[in-house]
Amino acid sequence: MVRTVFEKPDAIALVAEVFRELGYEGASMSKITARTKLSKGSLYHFFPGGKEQMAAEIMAHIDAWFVTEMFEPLEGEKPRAAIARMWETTDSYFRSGRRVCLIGAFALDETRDRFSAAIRGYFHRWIEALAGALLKAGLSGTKARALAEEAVIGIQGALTLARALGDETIFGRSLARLKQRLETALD
Amino acid sequence: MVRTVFEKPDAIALVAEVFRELGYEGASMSKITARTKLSKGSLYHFFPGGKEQMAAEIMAHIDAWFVTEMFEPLEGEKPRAAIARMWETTDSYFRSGRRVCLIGAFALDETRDRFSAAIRGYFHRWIEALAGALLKAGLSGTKARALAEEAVIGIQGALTLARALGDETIFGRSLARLKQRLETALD
DNA sequence: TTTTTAATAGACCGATCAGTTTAGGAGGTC
DNA sequence: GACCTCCTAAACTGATCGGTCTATTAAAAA
Repeated sequence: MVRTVFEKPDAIALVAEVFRELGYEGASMSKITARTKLSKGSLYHFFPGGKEQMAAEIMAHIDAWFVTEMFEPLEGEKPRAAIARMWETTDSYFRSGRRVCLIGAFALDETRDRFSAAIRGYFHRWIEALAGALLKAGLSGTKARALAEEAVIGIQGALTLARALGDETIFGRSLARLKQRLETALD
Repeated sequence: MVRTVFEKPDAIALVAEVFRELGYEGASMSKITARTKLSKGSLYHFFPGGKEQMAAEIMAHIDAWFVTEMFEPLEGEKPRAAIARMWETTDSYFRSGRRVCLIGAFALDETRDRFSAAIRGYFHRWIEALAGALLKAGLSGTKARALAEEAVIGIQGALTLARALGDETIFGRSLARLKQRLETALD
């Protein structure tokens, strides 16, 4: 019998993409097994708490990635460099608009109520970290916060529109515009 | 036997709210009957094509409403008045950020693939109508289009963030900012 | 009053749902 | 080789899924 052995981090990454594409409710266990090639037994072995545990761990994993790759740099001692890098990280992570934000998608239906703290925490920290970097880079508190909020809103909106219209260039244009907006404000 | 009689438009409106709150996949027929008080028999009487027909008719209904209340005025002879009214209409329709955009939510998972033309059509027309109004109000074609796209992206992003953070004021702030942005560009 | 029409109720159907369970496979340790 | 551990496979379970269908109700039409 030929079989592939997965480790849990592999499982997390694979299942994450299924949730991202199908949403929480649309991602039945059958669809998850079919798309990941992990069996039901394996999935429950790694995630004894079931589907909800999968989603929670995936979100924690995504959050941790953002903390390392984006939030902590923004909270660090080189705000301008971190802000510049944020755009690259954002473009890369969302595959230039071809990949939706799983946490944002979970926010839109009642899935939000299962994971409200995680969802809120992720977006709150993103805005706070960016606002903090803008503040350190020289903007007033009010201006920093408004721009941070505008940037994260623009990113989420661009992901939705890019997907709705089947046009990835929308995401690229929006990132460039938002980046320019922040740079102009910092000059 | 006491029973309530609904007409189809009532059914459309009620079912729409279930889809809006639960998404397409999360809105099982049982949940729809429980939340609308329409029986399964009634639902299939009005929508013999089943769940997919419901969603399609709901989307068509929403689109028709936007055409009447927003897109056609934007396409009409008083662009500035129509743009000003668009903000009020948007705030009102989305209940100041308390109500998600059903069509936007459907765009984020594979529900999009069932209704791609309707989803694309709705956002495309919104952007085109707004860009046309901005053009007629005096902006260059390039500027008009970029601002229209920015506005619709900002609205969708603000809806997502307001819901994710459980903070409706985000939506109000974003509308005010976008409105100001367009007015500044028109001066 | 009787008939027709539109809407409602809810039992029923086969398929699928999330989760449970048992058996087995493969590598590592002793 | 025997035992242990981790992972995999897939049958099974009761509940729920979307859809079908029959009977009923109430209002409108004849």
